[in-house]
Amino acid sequence: MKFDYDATYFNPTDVLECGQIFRFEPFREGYRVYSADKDCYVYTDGAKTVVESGDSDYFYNYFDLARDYSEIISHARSFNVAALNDACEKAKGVRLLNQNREEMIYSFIISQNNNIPRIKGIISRICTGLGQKMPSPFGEFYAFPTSAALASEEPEYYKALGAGYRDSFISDTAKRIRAEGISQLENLSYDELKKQLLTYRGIGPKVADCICLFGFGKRDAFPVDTWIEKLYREDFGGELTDRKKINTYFTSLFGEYSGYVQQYLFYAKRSNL
DNA sequence: CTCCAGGCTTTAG
DNA sequence: CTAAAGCATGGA
Repeated sequence: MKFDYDATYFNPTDVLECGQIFRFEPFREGYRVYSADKDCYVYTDGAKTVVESGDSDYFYNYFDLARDYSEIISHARSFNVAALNDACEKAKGVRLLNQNREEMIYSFIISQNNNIPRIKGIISRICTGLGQKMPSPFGEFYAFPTSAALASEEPEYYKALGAGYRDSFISDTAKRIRAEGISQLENLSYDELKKQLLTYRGIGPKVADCICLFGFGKRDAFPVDTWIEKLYREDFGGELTDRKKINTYFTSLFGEYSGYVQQYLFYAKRSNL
């Protein structure tokens, strides 16, 4: 029900504020974190980070605790890129979460051309409206809705929750997943999975990369958004403007470490660490 | 007022 | 194929 871990490469603030998750909030001495229909309480004293939950196996995997992040940091430093070395130093407490697949699909559809505080609000209202109420030692909460629940509402519902023009993207995708499931998306390579995700209305290259990276563990994905574009220009001296080419530039440079590197860079840049 | 936010779909050329 | 318009919303 409770386990602790060396805090050097597991800092709750870094993990939660780096932009990969939209459902968490300050709680007691740390944070309350929600994933699908589960929740946990995570906090640190600076030396050890503690996770308390009713499902330790789930959150052990969720926080990617089987992976050695000291190896990832040292590999990232081996690229000898100044901006990346700087990001590694400031953001070394980041870990890549293994999140719920369907939750990632809807969350990142909502994220497009949007800002993180507003994304959080929209997702929170969707959970309250359509999610199942769950008991927890830390207090009741609402689960992320199933695709069936999401498919039961029309675009107007999501519009009313502030989703804007993404309203039909949510309901269309929910209806498709309710009908098809997502099992056909499992056990695919990154390239194959991305190709499949691009067939959903509302999922483009960047959103697909985020879903691959955060929902399906495809660490060779490198999402390129407005912050990465800015960083590419300012810190890598890049001249390309086409996001697809910028994506290729980074993935061919960082290979299997692309996803980790992307998070270190994104977090350090966006949070101005 | 304009500009921007973890961009995408649609339409025009 | 690439380029650009249009898109909801809210904060700076």
